[in-house]
Amino acid sequence: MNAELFTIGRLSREAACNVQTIRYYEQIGLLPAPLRSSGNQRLYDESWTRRLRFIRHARDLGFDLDNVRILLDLADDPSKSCEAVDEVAGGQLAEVEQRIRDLQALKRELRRMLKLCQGGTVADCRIIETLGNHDLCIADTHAKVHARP
Amino acid sequence: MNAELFTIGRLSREAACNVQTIRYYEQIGLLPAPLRSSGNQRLYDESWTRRLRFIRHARDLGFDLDNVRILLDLADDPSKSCEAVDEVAGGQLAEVEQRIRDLQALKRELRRMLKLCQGGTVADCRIIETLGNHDLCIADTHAKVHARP
DNA sequence: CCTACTATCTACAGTAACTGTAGGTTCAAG
DNA sequence: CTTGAACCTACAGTTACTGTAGATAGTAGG
Repeated sequence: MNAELFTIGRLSREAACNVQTIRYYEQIGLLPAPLRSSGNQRLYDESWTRRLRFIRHARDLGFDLDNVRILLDLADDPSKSCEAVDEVAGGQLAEVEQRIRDLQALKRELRRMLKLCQGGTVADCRIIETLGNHDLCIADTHAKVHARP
Repeated sequence: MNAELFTIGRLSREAACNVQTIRYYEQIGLLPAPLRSSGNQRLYDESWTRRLRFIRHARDLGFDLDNVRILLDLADDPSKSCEAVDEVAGGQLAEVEQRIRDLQALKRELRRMLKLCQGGTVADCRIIETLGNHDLCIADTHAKVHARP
C-alpha cells in the first residue's frame, strides 16, 4: 500500500469538516492523534478521510457525539451483531420524531397567535397578550422544547 | 396599591422558572435589579411575576433571548405599532417551519437506513455502510441541522 | 436564647459542539 | 530571501441555562 500522506487542510476539504473541528475531535479523543511531520504538522491518509466523513455524516443525521463514538466502535468491529447499530439508529429516529412533534405544536401555536393579530398598536396586540398569559394557549400543546442534540 | 412583596422562591414557583434562572436573567439584564431586603434578599411583587411569565412563555415558544428582549421592549410601549411584533413572531414561525422540514428529511433518511438493515453482523450492515458513504443517501435531503435556538 | 433547618446570597465551573482569536512556526513559490 | 498561505498551540466565546461551594438570613421549636 502506498499510503499518500497529506496535511489537515486537505483532510478538511475532502471530509467537508473544518480544520478547528478536526483538531477538536482529536482533542476529545474521537479521532486518534495522527502522525506528525518533521515540522510538527499533522499527517493523514485516505483512511482518515473515510473515518472523518463517517463522523460528519452521523453528525449531519443528528447523532450526538456520544452516539457517534458508539457507532464508530461498532464500525470498527465488523464481526459484532448489527443489533446495537439498529438500536442507536432507532433511538435517534425516535428522538427526531419527538422533536418534530414538539415543533409542530409550536408551529400551531405561533400560527394561531399570528392569525389573531389585526394590526393596530401593541396596546391591543393579541400576540403580546397571549405571550403574557399562557392560559390563552391551546391546552398544553407546548412546553419545554429547549433540549436538543 | 398595596404591593405585597415576596422573595425569589415564591417568584420561582409562581412563574415556573427556577431560581438560578431568575438570577441569570437579572445578570444579563433581561430583568432589572429588584429591591433588596435589609438582609440583602431580592424582593419582588406581582408585576415581576407577569414579566417573568411573559419571558418564560416566549422561551417555551422557541423565541431566543434576543427576540424575547425585543418582545419585552415592544410590550413595554403599548403605543407602538403591532407590526414589529408580527415580524418577530413571523420570523420565529418561519424558523420553526424550516427546522421541521430539516428534521423530516433526517427522519426519512434514518427510516430508510433502518429498513435496509437485515440483521446479521456489522460487516454487512447497511446502516454503517450508509454512514460511511454519503453518496448512498437520498440526494441532498439532509445537511447541517445543527443550528438551533 | 439556642438550635435546626430551610431559603437565600455570591461567585464560579460545567454543559454541547463547536467557532474564533492571538501570536507564533513551517512550507512552497517567486 | 521574502512573501503569503497553511499550520501550530492555547485559550476565550457562543446559548441558555444548571450545578456546586461556602457563607449568610430568616423562621420554628424547645
